[in-house]
Amino acid sequence: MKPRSKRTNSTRRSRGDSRDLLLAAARAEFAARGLEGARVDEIARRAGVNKQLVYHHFGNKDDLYQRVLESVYFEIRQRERALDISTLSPEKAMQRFVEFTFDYLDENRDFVVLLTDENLHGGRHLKDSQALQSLHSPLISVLDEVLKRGAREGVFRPGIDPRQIYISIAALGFFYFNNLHTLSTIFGKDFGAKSAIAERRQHVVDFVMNALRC
Amino acid sequence: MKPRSKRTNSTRRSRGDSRDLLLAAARAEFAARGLEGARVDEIARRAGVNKQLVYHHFGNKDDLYQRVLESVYFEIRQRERALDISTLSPEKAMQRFVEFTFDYLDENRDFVVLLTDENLHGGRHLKDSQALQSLHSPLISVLDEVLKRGAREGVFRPGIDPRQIYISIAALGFFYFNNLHTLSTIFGKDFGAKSAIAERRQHVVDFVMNALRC
Amino acid sequence: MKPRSKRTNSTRRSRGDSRDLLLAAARAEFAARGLEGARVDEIARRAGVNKQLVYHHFGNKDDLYQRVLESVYFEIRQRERALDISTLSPEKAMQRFVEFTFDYLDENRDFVVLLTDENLHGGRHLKDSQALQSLHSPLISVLDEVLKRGAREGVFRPGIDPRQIYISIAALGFFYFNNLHTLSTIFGKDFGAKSAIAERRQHVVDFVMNALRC
Amino acid sequence: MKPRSKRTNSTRRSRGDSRDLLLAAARAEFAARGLEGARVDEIARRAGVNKQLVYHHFGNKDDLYQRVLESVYFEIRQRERALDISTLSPEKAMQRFVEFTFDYLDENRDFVVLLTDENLHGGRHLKDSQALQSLHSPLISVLDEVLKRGAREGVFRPGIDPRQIYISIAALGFFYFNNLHTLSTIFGKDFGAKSAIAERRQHVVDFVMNALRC
DNA sequence: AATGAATGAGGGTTCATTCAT
DNA sequence: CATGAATGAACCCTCATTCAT
Repeated sequence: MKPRSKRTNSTRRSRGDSRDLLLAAARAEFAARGLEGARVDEIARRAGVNKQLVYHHFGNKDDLYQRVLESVYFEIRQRERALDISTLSPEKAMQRFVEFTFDYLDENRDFVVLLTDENLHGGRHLKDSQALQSLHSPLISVLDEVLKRGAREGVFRPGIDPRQIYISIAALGFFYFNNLHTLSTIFGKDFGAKSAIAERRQHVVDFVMNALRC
Repeated sequence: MKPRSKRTNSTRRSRGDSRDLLLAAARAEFAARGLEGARVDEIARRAGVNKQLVYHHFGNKDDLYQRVLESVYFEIRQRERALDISTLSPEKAMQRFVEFTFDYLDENRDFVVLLTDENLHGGRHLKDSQALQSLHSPLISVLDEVLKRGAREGVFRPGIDPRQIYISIAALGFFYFNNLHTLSTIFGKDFGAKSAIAERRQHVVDFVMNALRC
Repeated sequence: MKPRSKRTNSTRRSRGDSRDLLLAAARAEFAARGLEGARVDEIARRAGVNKQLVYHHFGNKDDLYQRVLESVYFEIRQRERALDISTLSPEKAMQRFVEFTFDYLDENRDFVVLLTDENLHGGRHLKDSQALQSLHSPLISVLDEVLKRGAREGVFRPGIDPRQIYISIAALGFFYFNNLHTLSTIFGKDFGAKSAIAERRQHVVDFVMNALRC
Repeated sequence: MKPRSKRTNSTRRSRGDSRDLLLAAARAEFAARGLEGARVDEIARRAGVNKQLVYHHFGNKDDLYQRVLESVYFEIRQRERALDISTLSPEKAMQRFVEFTFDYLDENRDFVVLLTDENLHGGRHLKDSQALQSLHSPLISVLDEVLKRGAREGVFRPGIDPRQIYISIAALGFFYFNNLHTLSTIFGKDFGAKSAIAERRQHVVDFVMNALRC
């Protein structure tokens, strides 16, 4: 009857496509409005598919949220794996890592928001995800090695816990991007501006490197 | 106990009481569930008053949220004002400030959550609050003075921006408490434990002091 | 304590004043929003008095509505009584009456709205008002006399029911003012404009006079 | 009876049914209680469907109201179109039109109430309805033609504005039915009775015809 | 007479989810 | 795989009215 509904082979969506569309749409929507604020209708609309497909593919909103979380984590781990700093000098290696972390957060604000939102909800989706349970950062051991090498070479202080450093380096960028709005309001300065971000980046690099050096 | 609560024969609450009860209840509820997740019913229940009083006293949920935000900000600014570090040596002063910040965040997880949630909403309540617009931290100028004194005395690096330092010091604690759940899950360690917090505190103090020293 | 609350004799409101203020405010509010749409808070605000006074003076919203209705009816009856047409020739008398009715409705849109609203509610306030039950229009008998005189003099058709005429004359203006919005929209012309009202007035006068004449 | 209502094995209503049920129920409820007084719950109950379907099909209460208004207007326009008076003599034609208008209002009190209520709200739904903006009455031009023909034939006065006549004819019935309650109370007579309506009908026909004739 | 606090009873609306096809 | 209809459970908010002073 409706001629439009008779799809040709070319226009027919290949299997699995709608799932990916939904995942991307959900990521955007959850990042924009949080778990509670996000609307299933809106996710479907963004993906350009029927709402029921959300339930078909993901069961429910919560599980979809978990899948989104997994995908952003996978992504950063992949990027971390691609970061090869073990061949650099300890100082160059650390500087590279600090810059990488800062830039990644800058370019992936979605990740920042989603992670924050997940913590607001007690981190239960992460805890429930078997896929993520074992997805350790490959960089902890690399960091450990670099820090030890730096200590041996006398450029870094000895006895630094790589996990604490990892957390601190993340913190210096994460907090900044996460609290951009309130910081800008309180200090009366647009911290979201390109130049302000560059300034912050330089500060973070200096701050960390100074803290590490003997 | 509270002299104000001395009730007359009637069961009537003295004026203003219910407003304060609601504000405290709202703070707890918003911290526990965020702006969207919080339930006006639940806030009234926690305060032990009729739900409609929320609207009588605060107009609506959003305005109540703003009032809560204002109250937590007032509180930290008051605490900051009470912190007298200008008489200490630069090193002692900075260490005291780092410890104060970390401990304050530890003891006031509500503040951490509320601030994060506010940023998730674009910081609009803060922006709309005239009361908060002008509530600058009194510590920026104190920090500036301490850093300059330290530089003059040759113990601190010169040219450090007090705002960047302020943000970094806050970040090192804030991020930790804010992401307690996911960090614990990812690293397979309970970062919420007393001992873990103490460890983190020591790390932060060392980290900052090392970064500042020449 | 509050010096402002100590009123001097001159600023103290004389007794009964607030009642009249409320009545006038209620009339305006009911005319603007109807019985359901009107807000007790708003009525008090318009009158510049405390809301509780509404209940003090009038018992409840419905009774206040009834008082308003009574007052507008009293007013029109008083105006009708002041209209002296019995000394005029039949034709002049009728023309004068038609003009009076049209102009009164034009100048008292409140009356039009309130009467319409009351009918939407089944006219129960009117029915319940003992004050209004016996407030017949003084003009019916005058009209009757004029029509009979006109018939005797051979200028008006005989046997016209004065009540039907009364209703028809009211209808020709009432409907116009009452349906001003929809008529203007449907006909694409602003029937609320001064000139349009003048046109209508002329039409109504001609229409009625032609209908009455032999 | 209704072929469309032929149900399949399931208890499911065929598509579009519930929408029509809601529209009919809404018309009745709005006519009975006005826009503000009408209850969405009650509309759903009358239609025998879930309340949320109102929002599914119509968006909100206001839009539903607009749809109802459109449907009653469509209906009367359809009836007007079906009224063929252009073949009759001018006098017969006008009498037929007056009777038609009076009878239509008598039989469709809903229409009277809804139109009145809409005007109480400033006619905004009508103004906002694109569907109604262009739904002119087909009778204005017919009336114009009949009046001119009558004038040419010497039976009607010349120069009568068809729109004013249209309004007047509507007014004579509309006001009567709209103010049935207060008129009955004031005059102490049941104007809603069959016989009273018949009397009024006769009066209106005579009144209009006399006004038109030379 | 006058006031601010307090309350009960809804009212419109939203939204995740399921149904039936 | 895809769709529109349908629903239950809340949720925020309003408002007439009463209380206590």
